[in-house]
Amino acid sequence: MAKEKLNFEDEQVRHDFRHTSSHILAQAVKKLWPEAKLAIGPAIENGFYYDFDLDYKFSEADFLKIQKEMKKIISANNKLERFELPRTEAIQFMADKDELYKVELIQDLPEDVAISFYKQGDFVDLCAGPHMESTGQIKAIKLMSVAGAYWRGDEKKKMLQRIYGTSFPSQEELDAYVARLEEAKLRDHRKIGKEMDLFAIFEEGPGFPFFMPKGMVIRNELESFWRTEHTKRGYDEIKTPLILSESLWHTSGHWDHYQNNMYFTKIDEGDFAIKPMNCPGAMLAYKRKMYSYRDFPMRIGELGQVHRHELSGALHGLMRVRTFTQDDAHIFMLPEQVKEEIIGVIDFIDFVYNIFGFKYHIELSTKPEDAMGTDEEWEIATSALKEAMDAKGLPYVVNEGDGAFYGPKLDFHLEDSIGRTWQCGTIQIDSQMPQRFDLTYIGSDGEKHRPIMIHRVIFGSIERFIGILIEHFAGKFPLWIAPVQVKLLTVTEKFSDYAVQVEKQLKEAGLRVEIDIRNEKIGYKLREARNERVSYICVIGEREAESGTLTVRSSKEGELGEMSVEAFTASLIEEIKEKRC
RNA sequence: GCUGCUGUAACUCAGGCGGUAGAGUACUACCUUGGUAAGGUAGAAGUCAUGGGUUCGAAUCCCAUCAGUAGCUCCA
Repeated sequence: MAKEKLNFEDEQVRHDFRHTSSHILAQAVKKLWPEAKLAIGPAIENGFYYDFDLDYKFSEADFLKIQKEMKKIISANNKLERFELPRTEAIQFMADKDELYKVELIQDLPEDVAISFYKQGDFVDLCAGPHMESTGQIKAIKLMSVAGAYWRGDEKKKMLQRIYGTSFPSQEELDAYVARLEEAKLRDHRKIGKEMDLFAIFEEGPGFPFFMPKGMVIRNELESFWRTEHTKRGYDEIKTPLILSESLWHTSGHWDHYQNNMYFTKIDEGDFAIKPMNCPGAMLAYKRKMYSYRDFPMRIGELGQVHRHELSGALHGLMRVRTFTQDDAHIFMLPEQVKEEIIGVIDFIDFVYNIFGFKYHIELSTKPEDAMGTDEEWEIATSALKEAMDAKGLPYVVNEGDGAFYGPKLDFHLEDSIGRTWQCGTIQIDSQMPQRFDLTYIGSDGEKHRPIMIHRVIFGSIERFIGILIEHFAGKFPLWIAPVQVKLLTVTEKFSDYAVQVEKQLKEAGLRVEIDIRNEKIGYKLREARNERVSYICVIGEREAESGTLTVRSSKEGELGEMSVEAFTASLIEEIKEKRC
């Protein structure tokens, strides 16, 4: 039989390949630790894993041993043979092997499904398949890490040990993948954030990031951009307090649905809470006066700092923190305005993400178990989101039961350096807060009516968005948000006067400039400036001082040669204005 | 929060099956005036995360706590 080359680009092929790899891992582990109980072992995005229940704790030191065993299985080149058993026999078969997790899995399979097994050598696993033809097709395999994972993803169930691995049709492809991972680690926003001195998180404040001067530049640029774009789109801005009476949170429903994530405090004898969301404050702001239907749609923005008690193990640099600023807005409207408003926000988010060249995907999250409101209210809100998406013709995935407790949402997800996605933008229809706070407006009929409210963010959280920006650009930011846009380096101290004069000129043009006139060699200063990821490095020596020029090097394009200070300034101002990436 | 791993100078890390610490970078001083990724010499700098325990003696072994980290769970 002629050997066909694997088309590893094909998702199904990749899936089968990794799935078979996971069976090889399971077989190897059973060989070395026969008492290990098998749970599940699927293929995932960049590899596979298998969950085991075993008293012995795996460590990465065991990987060599396991991999050796896996290579033996691969060399044996066993065929993967499929067979089916009737339900009772299937259960008995696994019960005889003392594989209780498998028994549970079979019991939960629907009645009408064939129960299939795959056999390779002396190893048999419950599996729907499909698989590769034989173990020998897996040419390169590597175990990556070991971690705990709950049985069936339920934190109330037992924690198993999960071994992650990856595999490829050739060693070269595996090596390239590992190299890419190493490369991606260099873009980690926690590493770059420290190197560029953008932000810091101290032991005294787990999950509470400090922004340093250079990080504040990025933050302030984003906020100023945010304000400009919101003003253009008819938004007003408010600011509501961080601490409000506990009674407010009873009214809003947060007391019943969000208490575990909130921080509380006392003022005099009164009980207060630190806001985890901005909506209740915005409700109070709305209620301060009467509105006419003519006031709608009314768009009220707020850069609101919230505090949420996230589990310690969930914290992650700027991506997952315990205090963050939401670039929030609440839009109050009439029923007939809903679709247009949602589309307006979708377009707004798309506009902002495109400026940075971000790829994103959208998820629609529906009613969760712990929800307020009736099924009918949820249905209306959910279909409004769907309609808007369909009108735009945008693809989305449905995330059943993942909505906020007060309404369904469209989430916009961005990718980090290693391909994990983070929810950033979100559009949520909230039919609960307007009811609970008894919001009204006077309609054309002169009667009171309930407004519809959507709650939305564009960046999501400024902190998380900055984290994504850092990883996306690996610290080489678009000029308009770059903390240091220009750094002037003198060849010797003789040219300090000229450098200071250029610095003044550039500053007057509104550029963020640093100057390095230290008594150091140019190579040394240059290396330092490059490590700082300065956008433009200008060398100043005899040539430049005499002709009134700069020799420019761009962090993205390399050497640009010599140019006049005026031409350099003009080109930078243009680049900033266009928000070029 | 759960499971595993980690915590040594400002940073990156070495050391460690017990005898109170080391490198490079950064910092300070001096020498060097050098054209596109590290010039030289010297100096200062650490309650080895914190609290207990074992021991004549703990950075090293044990326990707890705190923090970080990879996943899980949960979420912007």
